[in-house]
Order: sequence, then C-alpha cells, then structure tokens
Amino acid sequence: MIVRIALPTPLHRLFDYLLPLTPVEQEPQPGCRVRVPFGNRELVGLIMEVSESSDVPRNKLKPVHEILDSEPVVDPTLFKLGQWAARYYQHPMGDALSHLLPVLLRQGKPAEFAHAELWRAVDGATVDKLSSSAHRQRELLELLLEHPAGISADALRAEGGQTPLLKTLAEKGLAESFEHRPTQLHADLTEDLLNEPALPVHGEQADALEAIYAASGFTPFLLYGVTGSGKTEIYLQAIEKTLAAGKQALVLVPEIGLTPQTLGRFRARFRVPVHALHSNLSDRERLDTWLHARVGSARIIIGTRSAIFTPMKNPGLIIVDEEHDGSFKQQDGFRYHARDLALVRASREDVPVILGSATPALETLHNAHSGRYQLLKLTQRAGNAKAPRFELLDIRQQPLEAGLSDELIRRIHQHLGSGTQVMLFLNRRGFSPSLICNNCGTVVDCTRCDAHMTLHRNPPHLHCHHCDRQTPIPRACSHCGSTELKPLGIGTERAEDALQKHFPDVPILRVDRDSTSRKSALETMMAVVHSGEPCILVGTQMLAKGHHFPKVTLVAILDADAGLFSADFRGMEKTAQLILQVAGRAGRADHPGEVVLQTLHAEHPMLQTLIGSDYLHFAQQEMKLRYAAALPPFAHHAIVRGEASRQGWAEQFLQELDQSARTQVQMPEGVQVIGPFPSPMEKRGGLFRAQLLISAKTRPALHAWLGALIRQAEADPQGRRVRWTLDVDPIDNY
DNA sequence: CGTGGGTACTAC
DNA sequence: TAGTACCCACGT
Repeated sequence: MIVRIALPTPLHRLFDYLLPLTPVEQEPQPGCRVRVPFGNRELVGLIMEVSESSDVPRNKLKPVHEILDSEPVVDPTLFKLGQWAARYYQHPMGDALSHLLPVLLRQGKPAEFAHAELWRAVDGATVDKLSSSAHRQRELLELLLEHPAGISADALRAEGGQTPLLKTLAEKGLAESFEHRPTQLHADLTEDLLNEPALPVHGEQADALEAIYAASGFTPFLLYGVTGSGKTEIYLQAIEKTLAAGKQALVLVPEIGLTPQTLGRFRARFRVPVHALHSNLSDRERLDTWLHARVGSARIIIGTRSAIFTPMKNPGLIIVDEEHDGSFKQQDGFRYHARDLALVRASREDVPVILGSATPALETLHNAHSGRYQLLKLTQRAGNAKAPRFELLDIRQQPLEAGLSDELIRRIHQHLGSGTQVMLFLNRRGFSPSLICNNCGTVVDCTRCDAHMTLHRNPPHLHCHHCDRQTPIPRACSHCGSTELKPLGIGTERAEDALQKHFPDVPILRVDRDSTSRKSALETMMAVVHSGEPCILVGTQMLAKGHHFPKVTLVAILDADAGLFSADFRGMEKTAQLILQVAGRAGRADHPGEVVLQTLHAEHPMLQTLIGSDYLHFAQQEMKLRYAAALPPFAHHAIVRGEASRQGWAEQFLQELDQSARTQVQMPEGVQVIGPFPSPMEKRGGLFRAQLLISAKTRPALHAWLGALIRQAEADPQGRRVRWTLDVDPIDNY
C-alpha cells in the first residue's frame, strides 16, 4: 500500500511512502500524522491519500516509520480549508498544512492533554487522624478535603499548602495522587452563562444585534462602528447567543489587540472558559488550548492571526475585530490572510462571521457595498459621548522645535493646565532618522540596505531599521572627514527630549518598540497613565492600538503628511486608518477629545474629507480613484518577489520567468503583468530585490497564471541563486 | 593547511 | 528549507 504524504518542505509536491502490509497497528487515514524518513532526516507529515500505486519507481520509495494518530488530527472541514488555502496562496501543501497544528503536534508528540498529577484525600480521611500538633499536615489535609475532585500541587501551594508534606500524608494513608487528563470540562454548559448582565442596547446597536440574531448558517457581516460606539458589546451579546445554542465562538484580534483589558472584558462577562492564544503561551499550553477547542470545552477562543486554524467541535460564530489590521496577513512563508480565511471558514462551517472595524479595509467595504456582506452601522457613541474635534494645524512657514510647532506647544500647556493628559503620535522611532555631515551633506547609510542609519541616543548608536545592523556613532564624516555630524529629522526620542525641556515637571512617557522592550516597562508606563495625573505620551504605532486612554484630551499627530505621498497605492488608506485609530484612543463622555494634525498640506482633499466628514466618505473618494486606476478592490493582485546576492539577478530571473511562462501557456484574458522592476528599496539586508506584479480582473485568471509561473520557477535552475516567493493579495508593495 | 563563504544538488 | 559536498580564496 502507498500513502501520499504532505511534508513540511518548500517543495510544491507530495511524497509517496510504502506502508508495510503486515503490522498494521493503526489504520492509515487522510489527516493522520506519520513519521517518515526524508533524506537523512526524519519528518512528521500528514497523510493526504491512501493509494495502490505510485508514479515514483518502487526502489525509491521508503517505508513509513510510524503512524502517529489513530484518528485524523483535525476535522475534515478544517483539513480541507488548509488545503484550499495552500492552493489559493500557492504555497507548498506540507508547509501550509503544518500551520493547522500546534508546534508539539508538528514535532510528532501525541495529541493528548498534559496529564496533570492531582492530589486528593483518600476516602474516609479526616483531620482527627492526625496528631493535633501536626498543624501543617492538618492544614494541608483540610485543603485536600475542600477539593474532592483533586487539586494539583501547584494550586495547593498557591493556597498556602506545604506541598512537601503531601508525601507524609500519602505514607499515612490519608492522601493519594492520581493522573488526570482534562476532558469535556464545562462542555455542556448552556445556562447561567453570564457573570454580569449584558449592557442595555438601543437604536443602531439593537438593530445590529437583531440582524445578527436573525442569521442562520453562513452570513457575513461588516460591523462598521465608530470608536466608542459599542462594537465590543455587540460581539459579547452575539457570543452569548452562540453559547446559549451550545456552540463555540472564535474571536480574532490584531497582534497588539490581545491585551489583558480585552481578555478581561470577555472573562468578566461569561462564566464559560475563555481561552486566549497569545505569543506568551508555552508550546504545551498552546496544545492544551487547541485540544480544549477541538473537544469543545473551550467555548470562547480569542487569538491572533494563527488562531483562524483552531479546530472547533461546535463552531457557532467567528468574529474578526479590527478587520482592516495588517497583522492578519502573514508576511513571510505561508502568506495567508486570516480575515479572508475567516470568511472561507465561516462559509464551510456554515456559521455567521462578523468583521468589525471603525476603519474597514476598502476590500471589505467593497464587499459590503456589492451586497456580499451585510453592512451594520454604529455611528452613535455610547452615552452621548461627543466625537473628537479634528483640526488641521497648518505648519507652513512655522518654526518647529523637534517637530513641535509653537501653537501645538501652547495647546499642550493648555490641556495639561486643566489637569488632563496629552498624546503625541510620531511614527518614527529613534532620535533622528538620519545623521548628516554639516560640511559636505553626506548622510550615513547602511552598508547592507538602501537606507539611512537611524540615530539612537539611548544607548547611543546607529541602527538600521531594515536589517537590524547596529554600529557605533562615527566621529567624522566618511566622505570629507569633518567632525560636524548633525542629526537630521525627528524621531520619538528627540521629541521626548524637547518635551522634557518644555515641560520639566510633567512625566513624559515614550512608547515605542525600544522603550517597551523590557516586559514590565509598558505596564509601568500604563500604570502612570491610568493614575490619571497629567502626563505626555509620545509614541509610535504602538499607541494606536489596543489601549484606551480616557484622561487624554489632546491627541496630536506630529507628521500627518508622512503617508500622504507614499509610493504604495494603499498609503492613503493606511494613513486615514492610522489617524482615526490614534484619534480614537482618547477621550470619553465627559472629556471630549481634541485631535490636532500638523500638516504642510492643509488643503489636501483626503485630510479635508477625513476631518470634515467621516471615514465612509473618505473611503468613497478613495474607492473612485481605485476604480479609475483599476486597482484593488477592482482588480486582484499577486507579487512575485525575487532576491539575490548580486544586483540584476533577481530582475533578470523574473524577466525570464515571465517570458518563459508566456511561451508555455496562453495568458488568460484580463491578466496584466507589470515589471519586473527593482523593489522600492532595492538593496535590503545585503540582498538585491526585484518584483513582478500580476494584476487580474478575475481570480480564476490570476490563479491560472500564477500556476503557470510557479511551474516555470520550479523548473528554472536559476531559481537556486534567486530566492523567489509569491504573495497572493499582497497588502504592501515592498 | 585549516576554515568559511559561496554554490550546487537532492529529498518519496 | 535543510543537510551535504565541493571548490576556492583567505589568513596565519
């Protein structure tokens, strides 16, 4: 017998293995893991097919070493979703499918819960059987008697038990340990779901919920809700209904969105187990959560991108919060988009799916407008809270100090004076984005990238943000020898410096990747912010997501123009989303926020629309431009990227790839090839990069052509010195 | 004369 | 991708 195996390799094919006929300890089924020899290694793969024959010569076939599962590890729906995604993203099957499994299962460990060693009192054991002087032992036994179902040594210690004495109790025949594997814990709980009552909903919220309640089977919703309009309450009540029907809910959040606050809100509301999948879990904890979801005892699963592949026994609802967020798209290897897969999964599981955002992606809005998704709008803020007041601060001909205009400094004074907090957003970390020679104008560049080195002050060094190269600060210009090197441009460190001087008595909290690299640093700063005392927050993207700062009444975006003229056609959309997300961090009902955008382009139509109207109007404008230029969502894109150690190789490889595919296959109608051209930053990390953009009117045409390209690329011996990758539905252009 | 960087090649 | 084999340019 032959089994066809998907193995975690970058190769676009499956591998056949022999299955010895005689010692069949396990029945081979598609979806079961196997351990097989591969070259001189051993790999774990998934059975895709059981067959009688193979196209590979018999003498090349090796036998399977071990069948690891008696049942498929994931259910057929999820298994097929994985296969669909591998084909859609044109990614090698084995590598794509490995994403379905937690790390320990990829390594071949059994798909079983950690067996905990629990302790309990033996039948009939009472404290009277211990001498009254044995205080510690008596306490311990009392604790055990309180937990007739058993308790772990760790939990006992947490309750103050002296666990070393467990042995003593066991020797006296009063306590015993046993092995426990969690199983269907709470799986059937459908009553008493709530810890706290749901909040009352009115108007738009009630309408939205009614629509969601009415959904049966696959129903996609776009929940467009301005900040403060109560999206989370909609999620919570939709989940409540799902739970009441005995089903599970899967909630996807952006990488940074899975904060203790978010989780806290779900845990506070429901009595059922809420399982979070976040990056701090150990491999073991991940596997246990995964297994709880698979057997159905995890009722609510909250996780980031990869959580879209969590198996569920009784799926009832999928929610994607902040659906526009770029972190849902994996940016290397298997480049799937978790939001898009959520739609596919919901369809296959036949459950509703809610995409929520205050700033939906244009792709999503387009789907809503074309009727593919039901649009639910929340435009009112809860509790009569006022929308923040936006203002463009024209800084043409204004002197700036470290990126701060006099007017802005005046406003900061004003807000701090009235006892509130201020938040400044600057999407550039470090002290200054470049170091320039005052004598000859030479800028210190990274030797491995087409980029300037960023100056950092704490600790002092130069840092390339593209390849992570770090060097000491040179004393003299490498070109003319002058020692007059000056920082040029403003980063968060420099803004912090300037603010420190202006506001010596106010705490300045810098929030960026550098200042929060120590785990507790962010928490410490958040504690200061939440104390409510006047302070100034200055930071990057990190400020835009996750946290909410009720005491902040002034939000300033120091460089609103940064993304306005980007080479990326999505630059405008991303800028608009960022501005609104940052603005949304601040204020609450009794402190309406003020949002100030420093700009050199105060008359820019995008900025005008954004501050004068709302995101939907901005999106409508932007959509017209996309339509006119035949850009997504009115076309489908894929990018073939190449990188090589010598300039020109990647470009030449892509050129030949395009040519040879054209001679082999008739190009489908509506497919357009742009390039190849060098990437916007051609050299990065010492490699020279180029890209080929494929644009198509329809997905089938796009996929047909990508298939042809991949076949050529795999066959091309040059593909060895040019590393190539394919990105279907890319979200950025470099 | 080691060794390490670049390059080529194979995996059922 | 990962492991290996091989070559050539180096540095001591």
